[in-house]
Amino acid sequence: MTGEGAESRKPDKLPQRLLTAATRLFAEYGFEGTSVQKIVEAAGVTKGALYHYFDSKDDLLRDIYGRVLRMQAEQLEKFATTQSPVAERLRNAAADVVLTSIAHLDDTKIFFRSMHQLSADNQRAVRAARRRYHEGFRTLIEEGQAVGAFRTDVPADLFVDLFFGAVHHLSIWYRHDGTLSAERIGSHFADLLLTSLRPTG
Amino acid sequence: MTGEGAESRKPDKLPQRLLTAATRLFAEYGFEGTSVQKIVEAAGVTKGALYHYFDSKDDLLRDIYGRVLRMQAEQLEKFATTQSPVAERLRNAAADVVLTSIAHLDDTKIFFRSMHQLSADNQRAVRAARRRYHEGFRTLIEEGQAVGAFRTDVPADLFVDLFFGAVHHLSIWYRHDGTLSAERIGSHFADLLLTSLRPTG
Amino acid sequence: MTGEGAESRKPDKLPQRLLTAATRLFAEYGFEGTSVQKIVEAAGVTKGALYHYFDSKDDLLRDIYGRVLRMQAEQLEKFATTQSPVAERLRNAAADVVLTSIAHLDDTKIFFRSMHQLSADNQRAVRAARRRYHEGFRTLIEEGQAVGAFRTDVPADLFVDLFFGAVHHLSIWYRHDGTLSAERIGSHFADLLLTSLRPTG
Amino acid sequence: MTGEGAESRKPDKLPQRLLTAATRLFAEYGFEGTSVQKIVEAAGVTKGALYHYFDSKDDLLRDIYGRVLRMQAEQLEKFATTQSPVAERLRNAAADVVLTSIAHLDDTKIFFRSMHQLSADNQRAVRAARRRYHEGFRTLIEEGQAVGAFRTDVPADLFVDLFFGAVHHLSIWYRHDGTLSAERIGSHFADLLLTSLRPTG
DNA sequence: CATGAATGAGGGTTCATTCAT
DNA sequence: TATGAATGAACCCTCATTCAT
Repeated sequence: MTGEGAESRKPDKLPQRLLTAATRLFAEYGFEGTSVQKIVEAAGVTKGALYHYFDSKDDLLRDIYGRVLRMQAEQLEKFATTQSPVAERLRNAAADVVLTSIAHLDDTKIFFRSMHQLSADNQRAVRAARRRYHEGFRTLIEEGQAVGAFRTDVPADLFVDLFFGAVHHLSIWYRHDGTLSAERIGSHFADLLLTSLRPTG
Repeated sequence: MTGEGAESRKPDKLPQRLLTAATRLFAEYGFEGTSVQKIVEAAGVTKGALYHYFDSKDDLLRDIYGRVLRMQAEQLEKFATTQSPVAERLRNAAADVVLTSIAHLDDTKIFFRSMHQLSADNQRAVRAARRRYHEGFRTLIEEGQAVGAFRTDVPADLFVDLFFGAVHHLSIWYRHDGTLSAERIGSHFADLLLTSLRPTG
Repeated sequence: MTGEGAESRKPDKLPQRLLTAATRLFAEYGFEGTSVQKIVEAAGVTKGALYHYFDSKDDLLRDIYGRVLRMQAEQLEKFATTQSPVAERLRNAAADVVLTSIAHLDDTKIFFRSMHQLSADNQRAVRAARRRYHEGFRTLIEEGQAVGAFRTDVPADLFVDLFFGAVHHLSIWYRHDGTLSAERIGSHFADLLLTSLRPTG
Repeated sequence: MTGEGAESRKPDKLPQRLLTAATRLFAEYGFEGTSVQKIVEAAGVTKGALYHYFDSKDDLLRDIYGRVLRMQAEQLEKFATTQSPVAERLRNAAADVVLTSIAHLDDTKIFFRSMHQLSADNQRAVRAARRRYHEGFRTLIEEGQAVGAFRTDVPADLFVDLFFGAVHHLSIWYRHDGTLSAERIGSHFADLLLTSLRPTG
């Protein structure tokens, strides 16, 4: 419909444009540091237009979280359910998490920084989804522990927290103009995770 | 340090009490989510008193960052400059980072979540101090790589980012009433860091 | 009343449906407390439809007032112009006012509560019509005073104000599920009016 | 009350000034028709000053209702508890209600027109206070009925509703520059009430 | 006839900060 | 040293109304 060719002005429908603008601004200035006025200016409309599509500023954030959670679940599904050995599945999934997190760095930033701005209900929902997501990884690790591929003297949970801590942290230090490509970081992180999982002695 | 007169009446001097209250509230509700009114109420004084000691709300945050950075530097100094082998020094320093971060969980929370609320100048200063702190760890790792104690096929920076990402993340998932003690987590994290640093066959 | 074509599809024509919805909502939430959005939702259409038939939200209110005033005038005409003695005519008219006001309680509520929302012009017009209406009653009373049926030591106006004050107040305290029927209240109120009009010894 | 002499600027403390301004504006334009901006302009301050003393716009209204209810209760107490015969006590109380309602015509206007703007809780409280107040009058009437001074074929409640309806209505038609003095109206209304209460044949 | 996206003005409220005391 | 009244700017949100379709 848009054809991304010559006609430039309205590449997206307004709700999408508003979400895009909000995502960028929330990532840069934080949720509370971003006024609705700034968002609508970035989208080139007035406040009324935003409130025509979204119930509130919180609603925007909710939608962003929903989008991220959906994407995370889809990606995990894709990598965790192949037929490869568990170590390989985990490595691929982990590398992909890094890649995807860097590809959507603004989402990643928002995800970890703005959770507490959600309503109590939405926070619960997001936490639950997040937990399921983490459990997807933990299950892989426990599977590897069960078959003797991974060490068992460290709780699987700790590996998950360690790894996702590192992923989260990407949104703080990663620069798109840096020297390390997303692929290399993903590869290294996945490698370090697998290394640290190797059975002891 | 101030010592002027007989320090007596209150359990803490007022500036200290205000900083303590602010720290707790910033950690719980975020910087923007905490009003000056709430801080002075928590400290049992009125706004005028706060503005007598601090130039602005930002000034409070700056002081909190200053306190944290000072403590981090001191702790690192303590563990990095012993005579032990580099692996042991790194392990001890890493474990201590975890312990200290958990002991001052509110500080840790604020540190990573509120950086962007600082003025540009203060942000630069904090980032510089943080970089020096990280470089202290990187130097240890590079020292280990130089003497063949650590693998060299992964940039030292990545280990640092991975580890501090995990430490940062602690402030999100760690619960004081959880099943894992701070010591065990510190030990495990340090162990995993060292394991992943082991030279590859 | 309009008759243009075959009136069929909807139980009521749209303008009528909108007025009905507006009346109910204005009575329940007040004019300012009722958004145009709520009205069109209640009528099952969209805003464009309302603005096709009505110039503005105020226009709706004007129409409601017009409808009420027309009805009041008609009812008064009906009861005041019979051939009965003046006391009986007044009693009947008064009882009917109560009955009609209760039958259209929403109208009554709106009538007294929302006058000041009308434009200055419309307010003037409504007040004038209202004055004519009251004068109809006052004329009856003065007629009774002239023929010696009613006391003359109290200005006729005061009886009118007293009585219509009571009628107005109905919209505040009357409950359709209460113990007193509209008929009994009308009968009592008319009775009390007549009693208080009885010539003093 | 203000002294309207030389010293003009600040005859009252700010909270009182704000309440006075709000009362006048609410009476003239209604609660919803009066913006906070208008109130503070009338009081010669800024919004922040208002919110320093009042929690919300509703809080202003609550205070106004509180003031009115307190005054009503005091006045009733004063007139209902004397040693005179019940008819005289009722007459005096009724005449005073009219006088007081006219003296505080803005309060009277607001009282009846803005009840539904209060929070559910406050509404309940106001209604309860109002009911107690009405019951004070009803009790007088029932006392008169019990001793044979008043007719019994009409429920006491109806007299109360009739009378207070008329009082309420005062706020709609009474003009301070009109021909009837408040005293005469009070006297007449009280007289009509007593007349209509006289035992039948 | 009717839709619904979008406007623009204004609503109530919060809050960091100042300043006379 | 500390108070608390008051400011002023910004905030999120609502809503009557318009207009291209």
